[in-house]
Amino acid sequence: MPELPEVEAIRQDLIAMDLKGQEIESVIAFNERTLSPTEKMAWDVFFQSPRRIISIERKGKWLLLKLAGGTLFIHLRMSGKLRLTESRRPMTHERARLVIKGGASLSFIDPRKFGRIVLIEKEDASPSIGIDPTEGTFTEEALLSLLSKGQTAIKTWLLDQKKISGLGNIYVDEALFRAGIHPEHPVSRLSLAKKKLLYRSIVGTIQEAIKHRGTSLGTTNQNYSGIHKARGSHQDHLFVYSRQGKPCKKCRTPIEKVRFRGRGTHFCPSCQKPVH
DNA sequence: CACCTTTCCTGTGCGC
DNA sequence: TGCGCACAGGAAAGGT
Ligand SMILES: [Zn+2]
Repeated sequence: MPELPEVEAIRQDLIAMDLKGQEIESVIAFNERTLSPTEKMAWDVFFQSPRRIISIERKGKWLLLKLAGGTLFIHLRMSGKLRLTESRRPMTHERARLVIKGGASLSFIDPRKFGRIVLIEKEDASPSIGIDPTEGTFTEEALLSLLSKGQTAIKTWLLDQKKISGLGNIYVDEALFRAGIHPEHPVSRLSLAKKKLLYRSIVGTIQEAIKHRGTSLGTTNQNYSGIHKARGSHQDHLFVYSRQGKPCKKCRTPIEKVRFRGRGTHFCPSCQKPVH
């Protein structure tokens, strides 16, 4: 599932293939709920003439194609992928496509239909997205300040994209392991030392995962891969996620998996003691 | 406002 | 080999 590092890998792929500077002629929907607004008219009006791609950015898990006069906010959710195609025929599970001037298209492949492509013409209508941990403004002080208002379990808090953006289930479990914090630990009861360690754990986890071009679990193509189908390698560096029953890489205790607020939650019961 | 639950979706993998 | 079902989970929407 694409989280911050996977979306960053896709962004780098798009930049490497010189998408920036090219023009989008139209956007076609194959699944009516994938595009927002859902009305075809709004898209046809916006793309009455081609729109040049000014920049390719990312905030949290959102991929941003900044166009002249508006921005496409692309969210891959669980099963979304982008593929470059020359064919006119829709691909399997293709939910939408961006038609690029010159004949190529960027296909939005999304079996589970949770992904979205959102057209925003006015900047103040942009989705509200919390601070991204790769931004320079994400400092230790910034995290401490945000955490000071937290009243819920740390895992729940970290998954809230309006607080910090980009961490999903994999990287939250990984960051909490590195910090030695139990996922259900209340934010309000974290020591200052643990909060500072959490800061370094979040930044370290994300930096390493970006370096590895994300996590590609499983062997089927249902899982994450970049625009050229290349898989990431961070799955070989996971401490807890999907490692239930296997020995902790720090202390050899078997990793546990529980269900917490509807999420599979992986942790080492010895390195991440619950609050007593 | 802060937090919690439900809902949306379909391919995969398991038990029988 | 096939059937039924739990599971995967991000975020919007609605409730407390
Ligand atoms: Zn351990």
